[in-house]
This record gives sequence, structure tokens and C-alpha cells, in this order.
Amino acid sequence: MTRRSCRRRPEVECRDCELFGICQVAGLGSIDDSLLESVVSRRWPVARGDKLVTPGTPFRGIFAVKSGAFRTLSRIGQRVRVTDFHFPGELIGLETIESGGYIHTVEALDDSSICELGFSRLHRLGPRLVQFQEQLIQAMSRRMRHDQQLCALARAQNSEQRLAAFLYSVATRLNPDQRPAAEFRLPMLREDIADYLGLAIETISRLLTQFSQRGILHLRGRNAQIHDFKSLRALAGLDVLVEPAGIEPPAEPC
Amino acid sequence: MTRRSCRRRPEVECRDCELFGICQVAGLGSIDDSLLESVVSRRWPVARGDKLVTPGTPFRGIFAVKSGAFRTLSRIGQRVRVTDFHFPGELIGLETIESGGYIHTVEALDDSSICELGFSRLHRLGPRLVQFQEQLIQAMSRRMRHDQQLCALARAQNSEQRLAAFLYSVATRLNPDQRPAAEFRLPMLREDIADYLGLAIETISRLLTQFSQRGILHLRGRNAQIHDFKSLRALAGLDVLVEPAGIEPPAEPC
DNA sequence: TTTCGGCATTGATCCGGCTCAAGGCCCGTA
DNA sequence: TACGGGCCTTGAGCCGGATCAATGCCGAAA
Repeated sequence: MTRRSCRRRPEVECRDCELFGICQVAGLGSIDDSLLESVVSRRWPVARGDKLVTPGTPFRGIFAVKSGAFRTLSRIGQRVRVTDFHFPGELIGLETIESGGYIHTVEALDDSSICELGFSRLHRLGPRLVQFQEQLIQAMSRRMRHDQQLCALARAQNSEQRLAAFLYSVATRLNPDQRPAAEFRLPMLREDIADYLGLAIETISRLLTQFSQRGILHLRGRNAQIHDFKSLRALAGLDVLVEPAGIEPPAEPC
Repeated sequence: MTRRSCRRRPEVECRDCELFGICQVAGLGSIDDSLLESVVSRRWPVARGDKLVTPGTPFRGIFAVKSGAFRTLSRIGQRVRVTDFHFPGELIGLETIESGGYIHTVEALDDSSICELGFSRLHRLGPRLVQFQEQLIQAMSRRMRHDQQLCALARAQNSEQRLAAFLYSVATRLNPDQRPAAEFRLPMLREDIADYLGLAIETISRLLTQFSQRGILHLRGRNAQIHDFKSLRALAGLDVLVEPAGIEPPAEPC
């Protein structure tokens, strides 16, 4: 075979996709399927290595990952770095709605498939536009909270905590039921992880063997098995005790 | 005087506030001012040290900073850290719209004032709701892009670049015209900066004196003067050359 | 004025993670 | 079966930034 095999990957169910609420508004599953079709382009394949958008690509709409995985590459100063990953069910392009054009590259890590929600066709929703916007606002808000958590973790912690948090996050996001999967396949290179976390690739490698020796997880190539969720959560600093949330007596307002 | 002085700080103009588009929709400046008043609570004072929200505060609406400054404290693992700052014109609470309750603390760094946009009263906007939501989506998208850039910088760079990027960002955000101010007052402690950037307070201090010696900027207490914007931008890795954006020939889709 | 407490600076030392360098593994190809 | 290349792992040494400790500065209160 001169080309790599193009095995089909399982696609995320519509109900596990962040576009679901949006699709519902547009008539998914109802008699009104034609309306949905006119707004959402469904299940479009993207080959591994293909770029979904590059700097300068005009904004036409947002994407939802149906299967596979993507990475976002951004220019930070003089270097290009991995700044994000996108897994099935997640939306791509939310940060570009306002500006009108992409400033980064989004590239498929595997053979993948996506849906596209065209913003120029939104007027076809007519009176349902309000509900659509509501759903979009919810999705954006959820995403902002998630990004903030990841960002804080990446910024704050040492290499061990960062990697543990990353692995826990990926295990969760790769699983349709939103609980961390015990076994999954890492779609990205060690280099991507290192770049994303701001660590050296050697550090990633050493930590992984160390985690393995401690019986927390096992990586054989890209296949990951998590053996001890509790320890992984603890390492990642995710086991949060209830905070008393000490409220001091407020000073008098001016 | 037994209490600290309560000098009035200049408030950001409505047209420089992220709520502006939203307020316009709600009738700002039109005959319809009563509609605006029924949705937006205007110019509410918050004393230095007061907490706007704490973990558990239910979501009622978003806030816009009119004057002063705020910091967000989040529990990351076992520690509480500074995860965000909010300056005049910026919105607070976008990441909480979806979840219904705050998980962090937002605290005034100075005597400040805010507007609140109550979400329970939005129905009063009637047919203008679509435009309101459009404005909100734009604001959220803008904010996501901004957050992603800050996050990437914080994650990726060494201490010098991080601090330079931070100072450049603050200088820009504290200036109503969105260009970096040559002279401004840092409203937060060195400790807050260190915490936010994931660095030690001593490192911040050393870098600041170093920047000063190099003639890039001068800090006397909290008063900052930037002398060399070009160098600061360069240090921060913000001088981006145009990227050829090499698009490889895409592999055949499956 | 002195004292005090909070914040900032500066110095000395140590360690986590980067860099450089050398293998090792696995898969695709001949 | 052997070869080659991409990717990953492991080791040795070094350096940036953390930590510990001491001092300096400044505004508030007595």
C-alpha cells in the first residue's frame, strides 16, 4: 500500500457535540431537517496534516469536530507554537467570530471529520435566531471557563502538575461521557505536548516513565492506560477541598 | 484623617466600555433611556478590598468596570492564586453565564465603580434581544482571543518576556484609547503580578530594576513610566513579522 | 518625632528543568 | 532481512529562576 490506511474512526454522537443545542434549534431530528441542512454542513472529512484554516483565512463560520483531533498553531513572537487542541464534540473558531479573520493555523492530527456552521446563512433561522444565539452564548461561556482553568494550570504549576493536568484533561475530553477514559490514544506527538505545556520534550518523556514506574499510568507509544485516577487527579491539583471562602467585613464604600 | 482618602477616580467613558454596544441596543442616548435603566444598574461604587463575588455567589448578570481595578482569585489545587485582572471598560462574569454560579473571588484593588447588566431583566429588551445577544457574542469572542494570547504568552516564555508582555498589556488596557499609555499607575501589588505570572516576587523586582537600568521603563512604587515602547514590545515578543503561512498541498481526504 | 507594619529590593545559595548528545525502538520500504 | 528515518528515551552538565534571609523604604498612628 503506497498510502497510509484510511481506517474509519468512530464519530462523536450529535448529542455529545457542542453544536447539539445549536443544531436542535435549527431543527435537528424534527421534520424541519432541511433548515438544519441549510445552516450546518455536515460530516466533512479532513485528512491528517490538512489545514482547516491558516492565518488570513476569512471567518465564515465555526466548526465542530466530529472525529479525529486538531491542533492550533500560533505565532508567539518569533516562534510558532502549539496553543490548543480540539477533540470530538468541541468547537473551533469561537475567538474569531468578532475579528473576521483567522490569525492562526488549525491542522488535523489524524484523519478527522467536522461539521461547519455557516454564519452567513444564520438569517435562515428566522425567529429561531434568538434561541440559537442563546445556545452559542452558553457554549462560549462554558469554553471560557474551561480555557481559564487550563490556562491557570499551565501558568502556575511545575512540570509534573502541568503534565498530569494535561493528561487528565485529554482523557476526559476524548471520552464522550465526559469522564476520564481509562484507555485512550494520544493523537499528538510528544513534541506537541511539550510545546503546548511550555516544557522540553525530554522532560515530558522523563515524567511519563516516572508516572509509569509509580503505577499511575502506562504509555506504549501513543496508547495510554490510566491505572490510578486518584493519584493523577492529586498530582494535577484537581482534588479541591471545600473552601471556607472567607468573606472579610467589607470596608465602607466611598 | 482616620480613614484613607476616598479620592474620585476618573471613570471610563461609556463609549470606551465593552458594554457600550450592549447599552446602545438597550437605548443608551435615545429617548428610550428608561429601558436602559431597567436592564443596567449604573455606576455602583465598590470599595478597595471589597469582594464583588465569592465562590458560590449565584450568577445574576455580568459586570462592567467603570473605574478602578479588580483581581480574580481562583483556587488552583491547594493554593489560591491570582488568575485575572479587570480594568475599566472590561467585562466580568462572562465565563459564569452558563454554569449559574461563581467559583472564584473577584476583589477590588482600588476604590472602583461598576455597572451591572442583570440577565433576569433581559426579556424587557423585547425585539432588541437579538441585537443584544449579537453584541454579547462579539464581546465574548473578542475576550476569548485576548485571553488566548495572554495565556500563550504566560505559558511559553521566560520571565523577562512574560513580565514585558504583562506590562505592555496593562499599559494598553489602562488607557481608554487602547494604545499603551506612557505613564500609568499599577493598581496591584508586586505579589499579585508574581502570582499571576507564575514567578517569584523577587524575580519581578529584579527584572523591574533591570528594565529600569536599560532605560526601558521606570517604576517608582506603583507609578510606571514607559520610556522605550519599541524595546518593550520586542522583549514581549509582540513584534510579529508577516508570516508566509506556508500551505502545503493537502493530502487526499479519505 | 519615633515607631511600626506592610511592601519592595538586594544578596547568596540551591534545584528543577533546559540543552546537548548519544542511543533505542518501531514502522515503512526495498 | 536489512536498512533508514521519524520519534522517543536516557544520561551529563549547566543555567534561570526559586528559596531563604537580610535590609531598605514609606506611609500611618502614637
